[in-house]
Amino acid sequence: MPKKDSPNYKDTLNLPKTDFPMKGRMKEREGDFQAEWEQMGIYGMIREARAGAPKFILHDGPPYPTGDIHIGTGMNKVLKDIVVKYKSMRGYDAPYIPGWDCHGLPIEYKVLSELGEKAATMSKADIRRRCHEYAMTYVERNREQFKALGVFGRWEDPYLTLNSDYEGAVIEAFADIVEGGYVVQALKAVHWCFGCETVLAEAELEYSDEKSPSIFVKFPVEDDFSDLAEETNSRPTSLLIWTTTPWTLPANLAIALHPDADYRAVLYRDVNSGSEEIVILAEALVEKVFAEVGVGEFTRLGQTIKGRTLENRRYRHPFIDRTSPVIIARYVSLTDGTGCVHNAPGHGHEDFLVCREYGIDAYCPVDSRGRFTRDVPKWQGTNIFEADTLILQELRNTFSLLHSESFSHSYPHCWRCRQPVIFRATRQWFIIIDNHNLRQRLLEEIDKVEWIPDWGRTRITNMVSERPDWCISRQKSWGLPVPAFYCGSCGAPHLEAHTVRHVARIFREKGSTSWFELPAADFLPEATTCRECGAADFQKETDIFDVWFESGSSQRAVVRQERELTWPADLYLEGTDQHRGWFQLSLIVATAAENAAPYRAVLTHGFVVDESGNKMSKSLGNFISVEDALAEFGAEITRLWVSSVNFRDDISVSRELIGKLSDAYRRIRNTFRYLLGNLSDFDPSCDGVEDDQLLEIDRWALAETARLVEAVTRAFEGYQFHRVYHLVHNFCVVQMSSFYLDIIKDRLYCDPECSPGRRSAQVVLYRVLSALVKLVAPVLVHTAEEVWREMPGERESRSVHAAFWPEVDRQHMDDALQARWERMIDVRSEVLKSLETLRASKTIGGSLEASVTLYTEDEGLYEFLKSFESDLATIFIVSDADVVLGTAENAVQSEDIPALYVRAEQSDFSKCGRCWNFRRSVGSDQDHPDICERCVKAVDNL
RNA sequence: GGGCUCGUAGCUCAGUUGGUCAGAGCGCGCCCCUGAUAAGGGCGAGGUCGGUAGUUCGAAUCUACCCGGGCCCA
Repeated sequence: MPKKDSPNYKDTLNLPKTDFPMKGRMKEREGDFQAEWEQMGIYGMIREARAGAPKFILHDGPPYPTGDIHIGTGMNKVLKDIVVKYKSMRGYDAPYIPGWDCHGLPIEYKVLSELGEKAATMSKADIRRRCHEYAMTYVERNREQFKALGVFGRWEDPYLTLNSDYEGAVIEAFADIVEGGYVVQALKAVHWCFGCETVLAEAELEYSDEKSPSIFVKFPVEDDFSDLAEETNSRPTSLLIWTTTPWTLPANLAIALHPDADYRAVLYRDVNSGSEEIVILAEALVEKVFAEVGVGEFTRLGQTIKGRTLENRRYRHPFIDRTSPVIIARYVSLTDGTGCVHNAPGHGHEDFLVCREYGIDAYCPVDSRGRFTRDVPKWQGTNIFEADTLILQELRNTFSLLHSESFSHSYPHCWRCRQPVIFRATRQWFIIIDNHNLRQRLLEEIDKVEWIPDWGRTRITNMVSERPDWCISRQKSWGLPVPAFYCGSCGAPHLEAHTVRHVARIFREKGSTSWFELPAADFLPEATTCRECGAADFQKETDIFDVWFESGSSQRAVVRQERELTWPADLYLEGTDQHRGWFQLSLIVATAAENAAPYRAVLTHGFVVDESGNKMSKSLGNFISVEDALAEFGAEITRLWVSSVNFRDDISVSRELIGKLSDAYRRIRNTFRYLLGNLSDFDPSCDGVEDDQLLEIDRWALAETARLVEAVTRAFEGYQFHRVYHLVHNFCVVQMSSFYLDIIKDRLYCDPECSPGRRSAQVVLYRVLSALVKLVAPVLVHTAEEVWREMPGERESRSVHAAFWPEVDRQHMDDALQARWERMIDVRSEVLKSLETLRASKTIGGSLEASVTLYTEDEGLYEFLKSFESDLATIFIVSDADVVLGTAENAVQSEDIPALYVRAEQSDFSKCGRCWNFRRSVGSDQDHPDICERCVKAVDNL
């Protein structure tokens, strides 16, 4: 505070001045920026600015249009946007066409639940129209939220898998695959949801714990087993099986044994029948099984015999009048159960495969709604899971049940209706992965792709190596019809590439709903006849495609079909679950149809989990939606959060964690504000200073900035955005705020406005600002734009997002200079410690009240310190700093630099009323008795 | 149960091929400034690098096993 009767010198200083508000209130103002962008057509403007430049194609994986967008989906979109904005600034023409996966069970399920009973009275076409409406409603909502995150793209014309041109392209891809000979219709045991009445793909299953009955059941032998033990001729003898699915027992058509395992007949007293009986099981499991079923006394009989010896001997079903064979299978486990495996080929994948080798049918007495058919008259119409108890009772009645208990295990459930799914043998369309060496070619393509992180390659390689054939058909309404036909007279399926292409043309014109409205003849080329019987009358297939086939065809329907894109895409960027999903299925479609992978590189991120690292779900109450994040934090903070985490691992999120980023945001924002404030009177076009006129510390700041640009660029190139965040934040805090900006205050504020020293600092500030605003632009999209508008001088483009990425300023990179200043900073840190001691003893408050003397007997150090000469006081922000070769008794030895002794004391001089330095010269000027010599000159020049 | 993967201070992250590697920023505590002021500056406390056992002269860094989390599958 100036003394009462002294002039107020504050007005003679060049203090920061700016309209750039300290508080961003970005949450409220983001909308305004976005509205302006919309008005100027920012996306088109950027594209225009890069017209003719090399392309960078990031192909968007289509999310489902549903209600609340998971914060993870938001994160994914922001990551893509950061990439696209960065690549655009780097000079690429980087189009971004967002898309939505509009068909599929999730939507149909919701629509059907909303319709309730009414659905049964509606036609497929009508249900599809409702689904279409539903999808579009959410596309609309999702679009607004993605845009609100500050994501640029072709939002007004996204790709939708329900568009007829998209549909046509999918069918054309399918035609190629049919032509390639990969598509086959086959009876197979598939995952079946009887709630949704459809087959489900692996990707549509969710595993969770389920309680099932665990039962040991006796199947009486029919043939002679006396080579095991003679007693089998005289006593009731059974094969003992273990199962957790009693409802599959009516479909039992075989019992599988391991060829090399030893089997044994064991005598025990059955508590139910009260008689002595014999069961046959694997020798290795005898003790374990009898312990489990609670029978303490038992006797091993006869001798053990290898499983393969028992092949084809017959046994009787315990409650159905039929006999079936013992078969041999390598998959039989000797860790669980009895070593005798109940086989229901219609209800198990492995069962199905092994039974097929024995010519045993995939018998499936369960209908699409999970009820027993007339083949099981006793329980016809009963739901299979409800029938479990009835079957158990039947087993007890026939004395066939040795033991039962409840058993908890992981079991697959439908991802939509959450009900447990079953295996059911049905006729389905498959893409056969091993036809024409497809699997091998997939693996070769995988090898050519860059996977980031690189373990993605291992992951998808393992998956593709072992994946089963792809079941592409579904028995639902909301999807793309499988364009196959059946002969009206002989029933033979008709699927040929040229008829498929014919259908594609019609879909492009009329959309796929036409399939459900028009007769088969309208979709077939003239004169099509059945290849089997020559008839010309056909029926349409009622199955639709697995939605994954549609999204897997996006590389054809979008990357190939959109004129502004080029095939293959440069980058796919999705969560790591897509190694099984979109990455893999796109690869299969593209490789089967076009013989190449659809992407050059695949970048994956982890999953968003809660603070304690646990899965995020609505039921756990730790769920955060994009809407939540936008409402609570706004896009800018949310984006900064996205950029701050290493997304290759799982990402913890909570409101608290996102909230913490607002501190960092404010820090970065204030750094910008300070830079702008000190450039209010600066015109870069005429206030420049020659490089060789710059002060040393200013050159140091430029060197640091050059290093920053280099490091940030490297981080962006490696998609390591969290490094960008840390680099920028650290730069603002460490290099700028606490060091450089603090030190140059005196020069900026107190030196005459146009003095070389002040301009030197401003040149640096301007260059720092120009670089920094671009470095943060891909992340802090709104703030960067706000800064851009406030910057002095001409701008290279109307929006920062259309500007070019800063070049690394090699000219100012100077390792020697940086090393020299790094050493100086260490010295400074020691000085600051000494000042802290003075402060603690109330000798000084502000550091300018102090005077510092550095002592050393180390000549090297002395020369080093001496080389900074008069700058030392400025660097330490004290009023006086001297260097002495020697020691002094009241100097304190530095801990970190033992050769250094520091003496800090209160200055002997008076405080200058203008620059606040303590100077001998204060009082020497008559006109300005309160200020120092330097300030007198400055004031007089005004 | 299998494949892939993660586990460094309260938080977010650095830690090249094993040898000043136990770091940074934030947050926190205390202090200063009041000419970046719902700002700015300084000092300080904080971790047996998930655990255990090995390899090694020496491991956060290599190996094995275990614990906990995630994705995908069975």
